[in-house]
Amino acid sequence: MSNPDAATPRERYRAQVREEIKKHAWEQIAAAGASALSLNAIAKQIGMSGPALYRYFASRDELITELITDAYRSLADTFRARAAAGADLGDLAHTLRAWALDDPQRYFLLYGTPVPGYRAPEDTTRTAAQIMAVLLDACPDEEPPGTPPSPPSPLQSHLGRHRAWAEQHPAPPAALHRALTFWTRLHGVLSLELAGHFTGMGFDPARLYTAEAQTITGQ
Amino acid sequence: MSNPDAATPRERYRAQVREEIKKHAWEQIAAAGASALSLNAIAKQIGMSGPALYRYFASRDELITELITDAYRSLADTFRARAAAGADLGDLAHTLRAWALDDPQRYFLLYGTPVPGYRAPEDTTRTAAQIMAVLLDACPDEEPPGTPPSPPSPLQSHLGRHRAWAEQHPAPPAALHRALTFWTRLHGVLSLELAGHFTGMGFDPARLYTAEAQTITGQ
DNA sequence: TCGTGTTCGTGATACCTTCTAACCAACTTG
DNA sequence: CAAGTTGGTTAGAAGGTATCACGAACACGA
Repeated sequence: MSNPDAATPRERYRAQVREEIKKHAWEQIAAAGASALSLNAIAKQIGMSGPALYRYFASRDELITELITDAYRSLADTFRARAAAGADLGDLAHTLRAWALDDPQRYFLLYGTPVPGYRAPEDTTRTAAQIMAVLLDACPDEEPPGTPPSPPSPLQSHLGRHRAWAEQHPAPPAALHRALTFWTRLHGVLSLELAGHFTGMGFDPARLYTAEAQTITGQ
Repeated sequence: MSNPDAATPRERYRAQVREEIKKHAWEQIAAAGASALSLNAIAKQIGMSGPALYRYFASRDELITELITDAYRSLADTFRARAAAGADLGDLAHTLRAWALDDPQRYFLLYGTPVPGYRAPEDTTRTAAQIMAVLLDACPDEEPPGTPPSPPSPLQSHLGRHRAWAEQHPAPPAALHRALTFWTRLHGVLSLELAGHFTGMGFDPARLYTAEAQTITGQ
């Protein structure tokens, strides 16, 4: 995030303009998706003419990259805030859906079709890891009641041996499995819903979502 | 699909050129995604100059729409072929992953971030319904052994009452639920894997995928 | 076989886009 | 106050979609 109260007034002005550019960029993205983002149109809306924007963002890709990192931070912050308020996995599932429905194109910017040439900077991967850490923190230590005490599945022992993504976290293999499943199952329902694949099918996607969430939280 | 052996040689030639256009379009899409598809570049590759392509496709959107319907048909055909060969849900899960890995951008064209203004033609929604019908056919009549005979969940009774998408199919609510879960859970793992969200995490996405598939087939 | 009309391909053009280059004004700083 | 940095402009290159007008090739009925 650009520091709004920086030392020199020059930097303050610069941060302010950058923030206004990003504001209009988000409006365009929310309206027509990231692929329809036009630097020219943003410049016109602000009142500048075309190439002036390149004083603030080196390229269209750099602007989009910054929007992506901001979106990641937004999701991580809301997750952390909810977790700090004592949210469990079920609450976080609801939080995720609300965050996605609040701006579907922002969700697609993070978890939708990747831009072929795009390479995620180290910053965003670290934020993504923080999101997973919040999930791992929220995973209960014991299995849900009603689950027979079973030996770790082949997948869980695999996850226990290949846990580069949770190196900093002491979560047991079952928690790794549960956090991954939380992510993939909810993303499965959510992305298909946001993409409109359920429209016309008749049922309520929210019910399917909560049902999937319950398979993770253990009813 | 354009009919290659049509009546007049004029139509044969036309169908042939359309097919060649689509061939190069798929190459571009596989290389850099649908957003990077350029009619100009295709024309140059074929040896025609620019606007000539508009004799065969009214717009870039129309070309992409036809590619989407072709991709849907390809997936439906491979599903039907495997189902006719006696495939069960687990086999279909493996079929889906192979089809997606064969051309990730083709998968994203169907199930990735939607183009905001795009409206799916009736043709593709019907093909999508056929895919679901194959899944419903493959759903076993009885629950997997080990599942206690339970009353239908709230979601299942909801699906039983709102089944516009399976109007033609006599599947019970449990099968509707299972087919939807098949779709959403596998798409969840697959789309995140194809988008590269698992790279650097250390584990093998194929194991997570098969584990999720087993939660649907009942081990 | 000879018009005749449809179809196909072309170049020119309009209007977008991202992005670079050159130039000028304003501000910051020594 | 002089000098250097920064922000903004216009012009232009390169590439994209898409339309138009025109000429050539083809198909077909008389």
